[in-house]
Amino acid sequence: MGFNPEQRRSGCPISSSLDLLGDKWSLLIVRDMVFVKKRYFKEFLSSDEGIATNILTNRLNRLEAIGIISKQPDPESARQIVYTLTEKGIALIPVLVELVCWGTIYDGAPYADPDEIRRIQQDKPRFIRKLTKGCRP
Amino acid sequence: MGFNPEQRRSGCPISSSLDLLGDKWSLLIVRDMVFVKKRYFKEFLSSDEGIATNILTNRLNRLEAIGIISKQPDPESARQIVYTLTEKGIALIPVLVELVCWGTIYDGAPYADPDEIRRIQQDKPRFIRKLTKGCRP
DNA sequence: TCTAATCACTTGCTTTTTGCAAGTGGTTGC
DNA sequence: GCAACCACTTGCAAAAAGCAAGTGATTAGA
Repeated sequence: MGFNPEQRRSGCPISSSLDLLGDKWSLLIVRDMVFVKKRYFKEFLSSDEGIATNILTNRLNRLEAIGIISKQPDPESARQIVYTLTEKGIALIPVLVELVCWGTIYDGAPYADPDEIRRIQQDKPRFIRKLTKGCRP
Repeated sequence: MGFNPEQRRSGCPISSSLDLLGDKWSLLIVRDMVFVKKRYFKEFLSSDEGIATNILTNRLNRLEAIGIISKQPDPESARQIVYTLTEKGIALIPVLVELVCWGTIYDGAPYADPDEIRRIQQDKPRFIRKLTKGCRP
């Protein structure tokens, strides 16, 4: 499908992580699954950032290939496919939380309240546990 | 210089962060500054991943434009330029630490020891404080 | 002082990735 | 039975990345 998840630029764990997630879209899909509970192709399409259908298809396949999400036919509707996070995907929640904090406090992103972020920072592990629970069946 | 740091795809802090850092190179430069104390152009060039000179120039300018690093002539040698992290850049350490943990445990990156990572996870704030101190004068 | 090496970039060119619009084939509600 | 909906595909243009070679300023050594 045009991507090889085995290729690493180096053995550094940060570099390896960025080989998989270092683009503008992959983590947004994980974000939508964690914070907005999105599970369907068209739900991801409807996010504010406006991902194109070909890029979304590519990223969903890629994320599945590297074991971050899983892809199953919806038992309730034959024309839909359900995407869910694997444990490897759920384990990205701490990364997302740190990006939320940094983006809000140091980059002035408008959709989150700096005061609430500072409250989250008082007990990050609790916040992460809460989000993690919400991602499991 | 060909990039506009003001453009946001949305107000979401994760999306805003990825607008600035969502590529395969920017965070590697920050990593080199935090973990390997690199400060010069040629030091960044020598990293295992092999960044090209034009991309490195572009990313250094970009990181400076968005306030993550600062760029000064080296007082000791007129032909060198010293790059240092700003507070906004130092604040990315928690993001890097989470990427190290995820990359090592869930993606099997070879250069870090999973047991040591699990020890770091016992007291992440302490590890982050230690790294942060090492980045300040 | 001349020269060669080193520094941080630039430039030119090719390849890859992204973005956008339109189209496809299977499924379903009416 | 047919129009709408679903998850993609395809084609093409634009942007970004990758590579090799070159640039001008600085400097250490003969």
